[in-house]
Amino acid sequence: MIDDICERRIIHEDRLAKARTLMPVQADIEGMSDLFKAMADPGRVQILMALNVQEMCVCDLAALLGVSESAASHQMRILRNMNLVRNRRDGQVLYYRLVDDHVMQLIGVARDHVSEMVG
Amino acid sequence: MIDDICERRIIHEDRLAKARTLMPVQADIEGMSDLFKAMADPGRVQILMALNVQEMCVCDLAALLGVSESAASHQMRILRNMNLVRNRRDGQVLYYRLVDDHVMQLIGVARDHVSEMVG
DNA sequence: TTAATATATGAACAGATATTCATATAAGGT
DNA sequence: ACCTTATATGAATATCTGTTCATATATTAA
Repeated sequence: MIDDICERRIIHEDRLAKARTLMPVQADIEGMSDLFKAMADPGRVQILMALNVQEMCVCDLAALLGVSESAASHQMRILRNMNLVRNRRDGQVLYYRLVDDHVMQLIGVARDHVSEMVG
Repeated sequence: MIDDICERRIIHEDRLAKARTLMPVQADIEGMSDLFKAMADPGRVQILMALNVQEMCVCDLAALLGVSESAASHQMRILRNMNLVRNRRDGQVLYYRLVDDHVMQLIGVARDHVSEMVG
């Protein structure tokens, strides 16, 4: 007999069921993790914090991070794709800004968490 | 002459200076991005949301995600290392729970952001 | 003490991610 | 028109991440 499939052991079926009913759909879960992924890089966190102060162009941001403008532009695309930033054009220059307050809320909570962990 | 170093072009030095003075130290920036990194996976988001409802063991969590217990255990280590979860032992079983409310604050904001992007 | 259960962990491999380099586009100046 | 500046983008490569598999540890039961 090869075809008896190994059933997964479940210790607490009640808890599993409860967790499942309260879980959002897979698309939302992935949207959320994609959002965190967009912020899961020190350079991008720095960019977002800088943009919270004032709008900035790719060139400035590249200088701030000490990376090439191409690299900075790639980062901005990730942030744009996740709807964290938008830009406006003024002549040749694209000024980036935060889309809304969610980003800073996330950064605020993250900052609290990190500072509490230090002590 | 090979050693003339290409100076980086800076369009707005004032903005750059302002962004720099308000920027936290590198260690904090990395702590924050590490925190987001810990949440930058659909499985781990699911785990955290499940743990918000009730404490659960690795075995339950593996079943919830549909992955091996080894994989789930690896995920739990990442969450533990980032101080997002803790466990208590009851016999052979390790029950995991959220450390504090930061995690759910982050997930709440992320959820808002994602749902607003859909419309 | 031997066996079984629950979880942890290290190594290895596959897939994802970030940077670099080359090139493309878009606007402004000459 | 032509050149320059600012940014975007595709391909390639190096690095990082997640899973699997094998093994180790911890607790309980026999």
